[in-house]
Amino acid sequence: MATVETTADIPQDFDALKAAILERKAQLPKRLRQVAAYALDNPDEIAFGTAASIATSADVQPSTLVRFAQHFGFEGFSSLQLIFRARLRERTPGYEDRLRALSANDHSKLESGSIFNGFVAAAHRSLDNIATSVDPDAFERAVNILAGAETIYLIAKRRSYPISSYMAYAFGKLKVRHQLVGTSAGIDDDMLAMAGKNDAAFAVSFSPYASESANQARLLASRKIPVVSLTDSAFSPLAESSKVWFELVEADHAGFRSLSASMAFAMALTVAIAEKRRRLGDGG
Amino acid sequence: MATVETTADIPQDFDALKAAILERKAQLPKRLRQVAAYALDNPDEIAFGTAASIATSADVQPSTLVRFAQHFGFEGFSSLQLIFRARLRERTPGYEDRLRALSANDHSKLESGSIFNGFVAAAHRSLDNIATSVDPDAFERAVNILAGAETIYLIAKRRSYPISSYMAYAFGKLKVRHQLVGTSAGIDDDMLAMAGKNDAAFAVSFSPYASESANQARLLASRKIPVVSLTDSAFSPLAESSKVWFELVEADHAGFRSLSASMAFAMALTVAIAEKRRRLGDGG
DNA sequence: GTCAATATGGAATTTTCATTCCAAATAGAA
DNA sequence: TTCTATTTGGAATGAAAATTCCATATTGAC
Repeated sequence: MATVETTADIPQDFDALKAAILERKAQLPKRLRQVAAYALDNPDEIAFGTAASIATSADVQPSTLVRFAQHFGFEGFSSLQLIFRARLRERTPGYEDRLRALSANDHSKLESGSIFNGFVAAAHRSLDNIATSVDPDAFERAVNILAGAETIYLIAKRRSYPISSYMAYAFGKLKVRHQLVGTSAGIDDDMLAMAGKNDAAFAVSFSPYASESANQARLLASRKIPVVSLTDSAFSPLAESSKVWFELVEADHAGFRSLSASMAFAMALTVAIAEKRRRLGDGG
Repeated sequence: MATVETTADIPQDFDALKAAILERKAQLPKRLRQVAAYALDNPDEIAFGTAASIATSADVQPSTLVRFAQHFGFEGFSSLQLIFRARLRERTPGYEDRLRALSANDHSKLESGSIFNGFVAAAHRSLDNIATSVDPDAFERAVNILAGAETIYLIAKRRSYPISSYMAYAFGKLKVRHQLVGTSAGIDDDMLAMAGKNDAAFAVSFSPYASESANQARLLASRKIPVVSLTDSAFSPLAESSKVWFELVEADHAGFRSLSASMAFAMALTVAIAEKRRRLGDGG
């Protein structure tokens, strides 16, 4: 072996190992770097798997795993694996606990930390909320409408734009024809003018409502193009133009709302649509 | 064998196993009861130990462990062990169940509904995950760096673009000067060329990494402009260019990931930055 | 391009481990 | 007590897994 590692050099816990890997990753040869990346990205797999199964999953040879372990001073793969197992045993304390552990006089840290905590808690609440408020039948109807469309028009402005833009990204990956409306105000209406009878639209709008979105939805509805919408209020101007609409209220922290629950909803809708299309056999 | 167990009788998860053990504990012979007590008291040992090591620790013979497993319908000790391992894999099991119980709706009946449930559960898991993986200290450093910047450059492509675009929206509302980089490839570099010593950048990139984002971050770092980044792997090319970086792995449902946890993180960071600025008195 | 050094794949080997088996012990019934 | 059924300990077995080894491939220096 080229490098002689003394006992002190061998990482004794996961954090030390991670640090060592990150420090030396640049100098590692190809396959070993591959293992390094896999190990840090899938620590649970390393903890539970066998050398053979991990090797397959990481697309290397079992012997490479042994070499990797030896590179970091371990006797073999098994001793390295112990580190990954120990990590699961000592359950890492949550953010809450670590926050409490901070020195009480460090006010700034506590403040940023509590903001972080607040948003995570709000997101949990939002998720609990949509689980109860979204009606499965309505969801199924929405999926049917959109899965049956030739092109799905995604309408969103401002605060809701990130949702549609993510759906657009996902639809692209899933090879579902779509058109994102809301990028630059000028060409929106031209795009919508092309929408035909076999198309459908999904509109998202949260208070304060962008009036263009409501107008565009109305326009489509008047042309018998079905609209599915996501809003934060039954009084949203979108609701009246929609065949199916969902009310989804994000919980707030200190008056600010994240889009956590909306994102989960959007992804569920997106994947459900793609799945339905695949079943219907007209995937594109 | 005295008792014939049908497939349905074999506990499929830890809770079922625990219930079965408690129910039959009284009727078990001495050594098997000993194993039962040990198993419930030291589930982690069962998960990771070998039959020999566990046997020694529980003061029985290895064969007794096999008999114990067979008593509960498993083929052998190994299959029983899988239950104990599964328990550690799913950090917080039961989100799916909780959702079902919480919800008056029965989402599980319909195909689309189960997709919906899956994404909500995955989002919950993701949130639990960031709560443990984000270090308050690093968060505070990130807030300080970005709050101190004149202009915050937001770098993101593809899957991570919705996050930055939402941050841009929120920064706009909060009157924090910022520049969203990633809209159209052409003008990106021109915008970044204007970044100066007093600015900072926040970059988001998830696997598969957009190489432009990494290059842009590298470019900024080389000009001594501090970069804070959010990635899903310590191996992200962004990490090496960053003063502070966060690793945030979104849980997946059926291979698809939503951005729920990332959104909560992004909003927390955004609001924390604005709040810090307000305190420093140079809010905009 | 040539050579040396390093890295890699894959088969061969060795070690470790779960399981099986059988003899001995124990508990329970008559 | 005596007989039987059940439980237990511990060695033997066979399967599975980690590790080693060697031939081949790749990289880097000159």
